[in-house]
Amino acid sequence: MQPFILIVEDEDALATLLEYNFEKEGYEVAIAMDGEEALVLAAERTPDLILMDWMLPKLSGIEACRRLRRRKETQATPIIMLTARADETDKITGLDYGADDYLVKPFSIPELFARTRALLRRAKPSLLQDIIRQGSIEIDNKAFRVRAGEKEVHLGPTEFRLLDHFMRHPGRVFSREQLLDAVWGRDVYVEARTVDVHIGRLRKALKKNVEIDPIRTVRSAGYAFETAAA
Amino acid sequence: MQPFILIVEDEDALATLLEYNFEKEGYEVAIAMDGEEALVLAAERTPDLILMDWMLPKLSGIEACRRLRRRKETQATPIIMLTARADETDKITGLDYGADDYLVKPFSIPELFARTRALLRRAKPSLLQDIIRQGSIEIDNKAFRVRAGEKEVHLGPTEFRLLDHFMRHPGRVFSREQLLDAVWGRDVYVEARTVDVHIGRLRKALKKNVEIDPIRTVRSAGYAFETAAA
DNA sequence: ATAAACTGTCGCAAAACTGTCATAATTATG
DNA sequence: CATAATTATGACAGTTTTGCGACAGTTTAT
Repeated sequence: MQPFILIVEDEDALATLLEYNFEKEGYEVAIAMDGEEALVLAAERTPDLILMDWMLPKLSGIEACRRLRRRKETQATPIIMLTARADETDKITGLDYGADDYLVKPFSIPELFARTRALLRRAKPSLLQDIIRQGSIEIDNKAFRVRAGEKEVHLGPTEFRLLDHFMRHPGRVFSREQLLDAVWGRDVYVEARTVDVHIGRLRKALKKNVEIDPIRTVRSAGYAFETAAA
Repeated sequence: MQPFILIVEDEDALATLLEYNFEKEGYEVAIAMDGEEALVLAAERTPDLILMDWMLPKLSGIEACRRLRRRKETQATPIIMLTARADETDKITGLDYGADDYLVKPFSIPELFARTRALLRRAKPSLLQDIIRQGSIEIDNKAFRVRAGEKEVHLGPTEFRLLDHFMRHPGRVFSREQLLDAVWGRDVYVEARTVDVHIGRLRKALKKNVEIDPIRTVRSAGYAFETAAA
């Protein structure tokens, strides 16, 4: 899955520029125009990283930052602050508002990427990892390949994304609805039972190579991916 | 194989920026935060080129440079010095500390790349080789020739650039849009499906000599170049 | 100027993939 | 053990995506 970044920026031009660049780089992006909206969006879906302007209408970046830190979900979420003037940086570096890094405008996009990657690497290495291994199964996001045991497994796009999602969150149980959200995407109307079918297809494709079924059915709850540790 | 670059820089922001850019350019990168660490890392794996800050904690860049020159493995390794102020350059150019080139901060990334390439071309031309081989296919950028198996293959300019791009990033899947960006060039308005046609032409041209099709179609994602490693 | 080579688009056919349903199989529960 | 609930799976029709021949407009070579 692609890293999900929340951009909090009231200046329209900059917000659009950032959105464009991050999407091009393969991130998923949401934009909030002020601090309040940021809190709402962050609550809807926990971002993997937050990019926040220091000066914001309604709720300043500092305050938004504080509140995000109070919530359990966003307690450890990396936050990069954007400040307009260099003399503000003292305040950020000096007082700890909970930001993990900051950039002074104007900044270069590559540098922003570099910092973003650095923070994500620290906080969520799996998001940047292209190859994930669990037991005898290996999924490569860069090359879009899956290996199980020795041979290569061919998966359709949906099964691929499904397996990818599972392998990034091993052990965790997902309801059909959660899987639809994560794998099919939000706002897609698809029958919940359809998940069963794709789980079945994924199992069948994997079974050709590996004897053990890595997907555990959790009755009346959903499915989970388990490494051999049964 | 990709050139391996050792970056010795104590300023975090700059180190990250450099790492990001070099990795993106296809280099392998290691980072040392001070002179001592640099010596250790260079001993572990001999770099193809070293990028070193002039001012460093523990062991200055000059001293680190000297010691590297004393070792057999790194005796001829190109070193680029980074200096903060212009007036330091006299010392570097005047006295010979063994650096091969230097750059005054702030410098532009493209210029750094240019110098890097220049030094690598001199020291290790094979790393910048214009001839790339993958399996039974060989592409020569300098001479604009392609061989597959025994015979030579004639490709149109677009197919040539396409194959070149693929062979520089074997295994990786590129979307049609990415290919348009990389092969046709940015801001060129061309239908995405046109990529299919050229992929087809490239395949046909290669098929005349090699039975195996090195280009893999990844449904709903794009195409990738694969060596015979099935 | 003419021929040859190359490009980008279209459109149709083939292939791959999807979602849904009906039915079988499995698992809880009293 | 019978019944209800839940999940597995084969079949299938509909959709999406890709392969590729055809073609007209451009560029390049002679």
